[in-house]
Amino acid sequence: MIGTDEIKVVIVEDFKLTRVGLRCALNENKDINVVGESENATDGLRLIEQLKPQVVLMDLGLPGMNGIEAILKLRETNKDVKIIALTSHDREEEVITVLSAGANAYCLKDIDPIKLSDVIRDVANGVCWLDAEIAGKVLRSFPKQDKMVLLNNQSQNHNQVPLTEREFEVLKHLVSGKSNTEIAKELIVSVHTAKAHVCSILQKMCVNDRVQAAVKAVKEGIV
Amino acid sequence: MIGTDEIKVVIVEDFKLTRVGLRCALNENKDINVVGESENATDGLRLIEQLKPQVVLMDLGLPGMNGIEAILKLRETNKDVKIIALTSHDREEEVITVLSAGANAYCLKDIDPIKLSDVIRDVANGVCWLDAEIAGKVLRSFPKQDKMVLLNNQSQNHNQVPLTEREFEVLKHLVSGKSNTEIAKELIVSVHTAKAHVCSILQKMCVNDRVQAAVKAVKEGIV
DNA sequence: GAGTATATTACCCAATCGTCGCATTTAATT
DNA sequence: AATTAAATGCGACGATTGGGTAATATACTC
Repeated sequence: MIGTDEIKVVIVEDFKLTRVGLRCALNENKDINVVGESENATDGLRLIEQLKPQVVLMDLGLPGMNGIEAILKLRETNKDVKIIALTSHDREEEVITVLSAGANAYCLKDIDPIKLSDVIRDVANGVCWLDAEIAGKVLRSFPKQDKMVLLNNQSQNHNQVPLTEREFEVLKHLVSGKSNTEIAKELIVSVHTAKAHVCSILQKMCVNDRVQAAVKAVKEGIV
Repeated sequence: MIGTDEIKVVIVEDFKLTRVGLRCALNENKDINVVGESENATDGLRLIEQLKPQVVLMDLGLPGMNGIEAILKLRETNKDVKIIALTSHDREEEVITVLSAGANAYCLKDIDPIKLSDVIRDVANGVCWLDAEIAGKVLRSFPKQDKMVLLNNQSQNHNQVPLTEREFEVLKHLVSGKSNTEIAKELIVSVHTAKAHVCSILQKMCVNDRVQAAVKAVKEGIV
């Protein structure tokens, strides 16, 4: 389950003491390798581009460009690297913003180093991990719908969006703004085929045109 | 950091084989004690009330009352117990609904039992843990408007979109899937005007067509 | 082997879309 | 007073879209 390869980590953290502490603690693990460190976001971004780590430990309270800006900037060019936001107790309100910006996990700085190593392994594999102190806040942020709506959503999601794999591919291209011609080119089929798929997508999603389909797909996270 | 007390767990899962497998795997751990099992939600809820476990493993694909209903019902009376939603690959779309209902973690059934033990310990301490397969979906579901707010409040405005109020109105209708004709009717102007607005919206947003405009607007929370 | 589902291709047609140029009115700014 | 930006309107153009119907091929199920 857990990859056997070594996990490359870059640390972006302004306090030298914390930085050294993190590096020492993490390098105790054979499978975790701290390949780079930076005390500010600008250098950090450059380091990440050069070293291509699997995981970034990003302090949120950086001088100059702060952690959130750094995450946004990083995500503009790199969708794959996993970002663990590291912060102290006094910035817990930012959690939703940080996750929106593109972080994969959120830890408080007083986390047990051993636990942090586990989190790094999890996050490297794609897991989302949220510290206990703020997990409740995030979970409560999900729109509270009443029972009926929740149950309806569930049954609808199951029976009324049975897109085939091919249609799903087409939908993704559609959402990215491609025309039928472009979709056809992308999937190496004729325009007629692309149109046929779009047509059946519209019917299955119960919408009238591709704009509605795209919006619905984005809002419901189907893509 | 991690509590030294034994963690009491109740399993609610209809497949006997899976249930037994879970119990055996978890009871390998000295600190985890499977105190109860149930093959359906009704009995499961009763068990949880009696045994007061710290953690519940809740299968979502139960016969009769399903897992989501069970979670909702459980949360009516018990805010403290931690709920780990357990499911197979074919129900990944439910994840947001499940978290809204009150689950603390979301695992796929093919999780490594050792990993599951770790997750149980984490969740018992309040952590939110989401399987890699669905973490992306959840993280993407966070409203992107925070990004705009952030950029407005904090740093330089990147390529801000200076839409006029009228164009903004048109954009909202556009996102809701209306045609130019419908937009015109809605705003009580001619189709030509509506088209003119759409045209300038596309140019200002640097996109090629209304689908891209709609998707961009939704993703960035402009609407 | 028959039947069903999916993917693929094709054609026609009405409607819509995106762009361009041009024109008028109003409001705000200089 | 002159300029600018915004909102409104018109006509025309080619491109695109969505609907309908239908045929063929493949794959999977019963």
